[in-house]
Amino acid sequence: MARGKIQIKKIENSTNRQVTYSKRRSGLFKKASELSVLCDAQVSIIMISSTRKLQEYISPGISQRMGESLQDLDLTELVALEENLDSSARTIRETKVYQFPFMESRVAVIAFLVLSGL
Amino acid sequence: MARGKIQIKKIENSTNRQVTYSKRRSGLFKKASELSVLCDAQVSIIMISSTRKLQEYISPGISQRMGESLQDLDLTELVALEENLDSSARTIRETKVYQFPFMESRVAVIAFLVLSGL
DNA sequence: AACTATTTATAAGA
DNA sequence: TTCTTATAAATAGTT
Repeated sequence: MARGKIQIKKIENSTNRQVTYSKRRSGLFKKASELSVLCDAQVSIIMISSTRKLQEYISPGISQRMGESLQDLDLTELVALEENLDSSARTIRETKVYQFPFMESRVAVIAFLVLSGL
Repeated sequence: MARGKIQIKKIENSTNRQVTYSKRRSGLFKKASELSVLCDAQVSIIMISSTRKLQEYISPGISQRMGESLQDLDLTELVALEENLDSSARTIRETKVYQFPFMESRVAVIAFLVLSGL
């Protein structure tokens, strides 16, 4: 049988889907790693599988601070920024919020904030 | 000359670096797109080039709400969650904050919060 | 997990 | 810079 070419649509067999997920996730992370080195770029990948397992790739250039609590300075500062926004010369250029829809009640939120002029 | 094989190290020539960045970014996003469809997964990629240009890929399954202000409900709710954390049965399983180091004073912050038990 | 027939990605060159 | 193509890399189906 021909090997290699496939249709890009959901793999219904869950075993095959999981195998493909594992192979391609590995491939994707490798590509991301190569890109970040070759092009001196910062790359962040966050993936959630159909079984709701979360995995991520963060290029070395990004300082990774794991396990910080919501009480940490970063969020506090973020809120302070929000409160002082009007009285500040700083402006928000872009604010984006993504939600993973299958997670109830904002179980997962990615808030990606790009502020300019700071 | 041989075409195809290269060393994975920073491309010093900036023109070549830019060309490779563009090609590989395109390839990475395509792979992410295929993976999300084939495996029914959610994928988010955020990249910042050496020229500090930001680009991203968000798989279709993720509801994308662009341009919301910091005053929006999501962040407010997030803060409310934080305040009520102790008196709630809800717990934080994982909280991660990434920073792109070359951006001063938290110009860019990715706050990726995975809360459980909601 | 490992093996290949194919397909796909892509580094150089035009 | 867009197009081409030689080569390397990824990977689907198989064992």
